[in-house]
Amino acid sequence: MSDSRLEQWRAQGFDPSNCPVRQILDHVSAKWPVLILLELGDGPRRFNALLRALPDISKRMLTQSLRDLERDGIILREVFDTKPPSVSYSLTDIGQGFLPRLQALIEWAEGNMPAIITARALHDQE
Amino acid sequence: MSDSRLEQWRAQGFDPSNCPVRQILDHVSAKWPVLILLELGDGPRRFNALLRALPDISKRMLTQSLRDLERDGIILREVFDTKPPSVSYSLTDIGQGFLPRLQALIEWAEGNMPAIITARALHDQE
DNA sequence: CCATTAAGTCTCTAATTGAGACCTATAAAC
DNA sequence: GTTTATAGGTCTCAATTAGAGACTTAATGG
Repeated sequence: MSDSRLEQWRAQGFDPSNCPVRQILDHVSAKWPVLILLELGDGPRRFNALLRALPDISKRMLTQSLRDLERDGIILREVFDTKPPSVSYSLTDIGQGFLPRLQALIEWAEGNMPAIITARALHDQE
Repeated sequence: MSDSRLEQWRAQGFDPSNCPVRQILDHVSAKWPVLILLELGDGPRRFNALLRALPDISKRMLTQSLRDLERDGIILREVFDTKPPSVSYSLTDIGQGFLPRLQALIEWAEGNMPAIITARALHDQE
């Protein structure tokens, strides 16, 4: 009755290490997608604006992360017929719904940072 | 006043793509750590029990993920002097506090799975 | 004695990431 | 009128990371 989620999944014939939930979390909780979604949480951004906001990302990874998020319907890609053409990325409703959960995770990490840094120091000194 | 978190971090001289929060999330939201933490959410487990619960993980990655989580004080590693010695892993208080946030993320992914699968289908057919 | 179990380590290969050159078209700068 | 910049990418190659699986040590079961 209070089986772990992992056990429930297995009972349903799911491979927990390669299930739909995992695929979604992979696209949404990885390094660059997290930063992209946080930036888009503040409003639509164009490709090069994202590049400038995330100074360490390569164009390659930015393109790939945006494609994944777009395919999952988490962000929207719009091309405007300016010269040269510009492309705008924004959160969809699905993406908007994800942000609060992400913020909760970040707040947990911020709140526990002192404890974690202490844990690391104790661990490393031995 | 309602600057994005990214902008706040930058204003404080933080590199958002390599900050303490990111390091913590990396250890906690990656593929194997997520599955390990879910399994430990159900109670302490020994090394080989985790291996069996996560059939696709290699010993190498299990060891590495456990070491990272232990160093951050998210799980506890205890060695018992049996023959052969056995090692038990369990959640610390920090780890316990993380689980509800992780569950919220998983519930979001489960709840939005139909919409995401639809989005993918629409996207791919074009 | 041969096999198995525990909790790993080690090596080698495969997959993923990152750095950065290159592309196309237009328009402003010199 | 020729170089220079901008937009939004793609492409290639090198470096990093992950995965598969053989090997270890000591003890116990058959």
